Amino acid sequence: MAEDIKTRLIEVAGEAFAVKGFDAVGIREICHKAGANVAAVNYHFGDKRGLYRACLEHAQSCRVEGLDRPAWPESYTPADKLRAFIQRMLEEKLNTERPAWHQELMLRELSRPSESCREFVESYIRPMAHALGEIMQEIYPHREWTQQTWMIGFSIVGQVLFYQLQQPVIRILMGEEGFKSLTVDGLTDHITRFSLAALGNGDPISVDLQREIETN
Amino acid sequence: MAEDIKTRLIEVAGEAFAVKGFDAVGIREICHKAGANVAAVNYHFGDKRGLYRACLEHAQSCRVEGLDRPAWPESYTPADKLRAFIQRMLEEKLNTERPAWHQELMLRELSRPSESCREFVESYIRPMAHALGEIMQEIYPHREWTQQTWMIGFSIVGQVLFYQLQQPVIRILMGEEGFKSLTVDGLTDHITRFSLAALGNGDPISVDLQREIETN
DNA sequence: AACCGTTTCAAACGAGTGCTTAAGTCTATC
DNA sequence: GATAGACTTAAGCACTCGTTTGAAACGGTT
Repeated sequence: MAEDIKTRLIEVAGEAFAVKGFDAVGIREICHKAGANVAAVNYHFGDKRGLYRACLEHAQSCRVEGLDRPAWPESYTPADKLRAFIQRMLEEKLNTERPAWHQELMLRELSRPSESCREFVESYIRPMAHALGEIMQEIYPHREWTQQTWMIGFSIVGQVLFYQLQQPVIRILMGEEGFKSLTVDGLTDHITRFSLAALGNGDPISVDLQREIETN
Repeated sequence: MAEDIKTRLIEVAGEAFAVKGFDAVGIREICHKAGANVAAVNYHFGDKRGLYRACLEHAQSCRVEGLDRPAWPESYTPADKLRAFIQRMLEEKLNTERPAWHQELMLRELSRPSESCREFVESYIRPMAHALGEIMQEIYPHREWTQQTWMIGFSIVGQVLFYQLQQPVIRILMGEEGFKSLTVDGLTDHITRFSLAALGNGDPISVDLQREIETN
C-alpha cells in the first residue's frame, strides 16, 4: 500500500466507489480500510465528492496511452491498423493487471451523464473516434463523415465494449471455463475478421477459420 | 396514476431506482411522490429491498414478447429472420413508449450481478441467445455450438446493445440532431447488413448503399 | 351494533450519515 | 529551542436513513 494517506484514500475509495457506487459507500468505511481518520477526507479533498472526483481523475490519468494518436509502423496495412486498434482497446478494457476499478469507475460516469461526462468524452472518446475514422477512411474511402461512418464505427466499438460491459452475463451464459477460454488475442482476431469482412475487406467468417481460434 | 398504492409505489420507485440507483433514493422521497405514507413500503413489501425486487419483477414482466420464441412467417429467409431479430431487439431497447426505467433497471441489475442476476439470465437472456443461435445455424451451418458461435452472436448483439448502453456518449459525439437522425429502421438496416456481410451472406457495406440509409 | 382482518397514518426510534471543530502531533525552518 | 505550518486525531455536530410502533380508519360479516 502507498505510504501517504492521500493516495491510499484514492485507491481504497476508487475501488469502493466502482464496486458499490457513490452513495453506498461511507467515508468511515473508506477511511478505516485506508487506515486514516474520517477527517482526512475533508482535509485533503474538501468533501466526499472531492474524493470521488480525485478517484475519477486518477483513473483517467492511468489509461492506456496511444489509443487516440497511434503510431503505426510504416509497413502496416489498413487492416493491420484496424487489428491493432481493436487489440489495444480490448487490452485497455480487459487488462487485469491494472486495477479493475479504473475502468469500472469511468464506466459508471459515462452511463450516468454528469457535468464531467461531456468533458471526458471530448478529451478521451472523440480522439479515439477520430483515430478509428482515419483507419476506416483507408479501408473504405469515402468523401465525408456521414451517419454511416458513425454507425460502422459503432459496430466495431460495440463488439469490443460488449466484452467489458456484459462480462457477468457472458460468464453465466458460457460458463466459467468457457469465459476463461476467451483471450484478448482470440477476441481481437474474431472482431477484426468480422469487421473487415463486413466492410468487404477480407474473407467472411467461415467454419474453416475455426481451428485457428480454438487453438488459442 | 394508478389507484392502488402498491402499484403506484412500484411505478414511482422503479423510475427513481433506475435513474439514481438503489442507495441514492430514500423511501421518504418515493412515498411522497407516490402520495403514500412511509410505512406503506414496509407494509406492502417488507422492506426497501422488497420494493426494489418488486420493481424489477414488474419491469421484467412488461418486456417485449416473442424475442425468445419468435414465430416467423414461412416465407422468411434466414436473412429476414436475422433482420427481424435485430429489429425486435432494437425496438425493445430503444422503445420510447414504454417507461424507460424498465430497461434501465434491468440494465443496472445485469451490470452489477446480484442474487437475482443468474435467474434473470437463464429465463430471459439464454432463450434469446438460443433463438439467435438457431438463426445463425441457418445462415451459416455448423455442427456444434462452439466458442466461435458465441463470439459471432456477441458481435451481433454487441452492435445492438451499444445504442442502448452508450446513448449519452453517442449524443455528445454525434450532436443532438445527429443522434435524433438515428432511427430503429436505419439501425436495423445497418446492423443486419453489417452482420450478414461479415458472415458472407450479402454484399459488404459500401458507399452505394448510403443513399438508402440517409433517406430514413 | 359489535367484531373482524386489512390498510393507512403520524410519530418516533436507533443507527448511521457527511462534515466540523478544537486540540494534538509531527517536521522543518529560523 | 522556539515557531510555523502541515497533518492527524477523537469527539461531537446536525441531519437523514430504514424501520417500527400503536392507534385510527376502512370495509365486510355476523
